[in-house]
Amino acid sequence: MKDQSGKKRVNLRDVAKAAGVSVATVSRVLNSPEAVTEKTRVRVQDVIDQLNFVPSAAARAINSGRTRFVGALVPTLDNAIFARFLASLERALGDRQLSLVVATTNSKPELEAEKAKGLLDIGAEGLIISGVTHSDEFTALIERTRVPTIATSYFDPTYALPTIGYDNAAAAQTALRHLHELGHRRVAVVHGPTRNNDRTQDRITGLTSFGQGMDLAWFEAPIGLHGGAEAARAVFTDGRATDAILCLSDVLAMGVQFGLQGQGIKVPKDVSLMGIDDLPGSAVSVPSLSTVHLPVQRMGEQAASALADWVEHEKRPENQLLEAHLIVRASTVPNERTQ
Amino acid sequence: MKDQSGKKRVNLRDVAKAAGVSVATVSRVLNSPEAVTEKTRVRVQDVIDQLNFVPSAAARAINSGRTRFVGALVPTLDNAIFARFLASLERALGDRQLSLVVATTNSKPELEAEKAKGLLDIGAEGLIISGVTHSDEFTALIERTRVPTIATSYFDPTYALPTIGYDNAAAAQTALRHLHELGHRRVAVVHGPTRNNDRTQDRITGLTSFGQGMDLAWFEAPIGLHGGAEAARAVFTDGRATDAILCLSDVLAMGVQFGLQGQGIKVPKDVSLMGIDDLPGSAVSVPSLSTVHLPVQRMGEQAASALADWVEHEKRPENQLLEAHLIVRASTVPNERTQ
DNA sequence: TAGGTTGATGTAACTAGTTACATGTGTCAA
DNA sequence: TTGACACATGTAACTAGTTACATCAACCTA
Repeated sequence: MKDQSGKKRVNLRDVAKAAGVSVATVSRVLNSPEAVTEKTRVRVQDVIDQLNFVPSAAARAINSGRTRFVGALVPTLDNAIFARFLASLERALGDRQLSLVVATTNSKPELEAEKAKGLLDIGAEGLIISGVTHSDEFTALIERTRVPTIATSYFDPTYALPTIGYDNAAAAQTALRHLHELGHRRVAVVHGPTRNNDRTQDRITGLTSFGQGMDLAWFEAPIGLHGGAEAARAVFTDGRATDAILCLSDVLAMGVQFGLQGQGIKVPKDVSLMGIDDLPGSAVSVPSLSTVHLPVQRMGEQAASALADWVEHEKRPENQLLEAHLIVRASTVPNERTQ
Repeated sequence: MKDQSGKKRVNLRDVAKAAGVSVATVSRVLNSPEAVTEKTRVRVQDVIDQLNFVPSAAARAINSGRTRFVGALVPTLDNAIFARFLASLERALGDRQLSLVVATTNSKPELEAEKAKGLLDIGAEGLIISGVTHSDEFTALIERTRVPTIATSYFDPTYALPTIGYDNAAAAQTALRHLHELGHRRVAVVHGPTRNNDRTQDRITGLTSFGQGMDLAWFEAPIGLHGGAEAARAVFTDGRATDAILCLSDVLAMGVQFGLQGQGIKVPKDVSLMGIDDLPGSAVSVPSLSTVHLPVQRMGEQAASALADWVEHEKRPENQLLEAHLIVRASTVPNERTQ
């Protein structure tokens, strides 16, 4: 009781029969046409066109052992930083004839394990994941299946899987150092959810250790312009004096900027503002946003070529540390008070 | 000369042999464990775990005829509107046990055809595309393979494929009508590239026909904050008086806002500003942005369920018109001059 | 105790391709 | 004319699963 609908799709045997040749010849017409006489090739091709024959990807895959696609698990698509990363990843994978299956995890470890299972079930040859904190179930799955998997947005050579990314603690410190050098001591830090997010956790840890002797106040907000705007209100409603606001992502910083604008607080006159990410829009906002550039495009390219090599030549990639660097724009100025 | 590496992956026959059962029993343990005795199930499962057996997705697919994934072709991931659409699409497909392969076309028809071919080659069961303007090569491919394909972000019941989307001309007119009702007559229209983009073309056509008697000036800019900011400069450098700026996407509008801010031009006091899209951030910007809400989330859900039905039950979906509606916020005010 | 029913398991034929090897044909040189 | 060789094509065995059908044992009933 296979296909109720009667007319099953035409296969290579149907074509062979209709063209009066063997299955091997049809296969050759498809894969090495130069090995077939002009005459038969044309005849077979005609039949293929007539019958609308489309070779089955699955049957091909079963022979080659290749499905030619990999999966990427990202927390969300709603943050431009991931969208940019995926865009770059997709392009670079495409150059290597690999397609990209996207799955979002909403930063939920159980969802991640489930989606990863789904990706492997449909035949993903490799995985790209974010960070190094994952559920036991997920870790066990990767170990058991031994599927090539690269952790990104994070650098940690001691991790069980290869990591390709930046040092989040250092990136955050770079930002805070900049503020410190400008004379800012009382800094409000606006960050996204820390739960299940080791990138954010690392940035916070980095700030905590660098910020000894500084006056850091912490504000958690959902990532997005809205979260940033809310946080801007929170920063100034508790009455505490603030020299600068450091946002652990550019989207939050832009949201904060809007929030401040709504309160009539001027950047950078009244308060300096920094982000981390360096989204393309950050150079355009008014005032333009000082930030720390995270090389997500290069990360996408590196991850793509590393994963492709691993998948195709069983070459486990090296860990790669990508440099994040400071970008000084108009949103940060020296602290007048301490001049 | 198949697998040079020697140790080929373990398959179901290996497991059967090691467990001392038949292949059918192993298959049953995997797919209908209730049909197998507790004792043999445990034994087989043990062997599976021991040997790290992972069933081949391709072999499964060859039998079921299902690969359980579909492809989406979008112009870019760098515009939040597509990222949001894909996020919603991915979630809704996931509910139906389908995965999503993402391919970006950069609005290049040749790339679209090539990527579509790639998606079908790896076994995509269906496709989601943007708009109704496509290369002949692409159209021929869809026709030949008869792969379920839905065109989105566009509504046109006369199109060869089912369309699920909004009326782009009407959406643009909704925006312009709002400006007109506020007394604005001299309107600068900032739009993205029209080449190979029927959504933008339709919006422009809609504006042209509605805007008879109004004074419309056209500015093309690459989509993004940067493009918007540049356009804002262009609008006011040619010396022409302008009551309002209508941007055919919210990202452009936000960019325009930054551009105006840089020139010291105030929204909405000096000029009214509108977008189209209704991105989540548009409500947060200062001033908050009047716009036309495009229901991309619902579009994702509808497209997902329609495509799933088509793929699974060969039920070709109906065309669906999704309503776009006006959102009035702070960036548009009545024209003082005409009061 | 024979016959029927149920439930678990095995055998082998499927799915749709690729490909090693066998075969056949034609050309050319000896 | 015959053998050598190249080249095109065919046969059948692979790839790794699923599943219809056959088999067999255990249990229950008559």
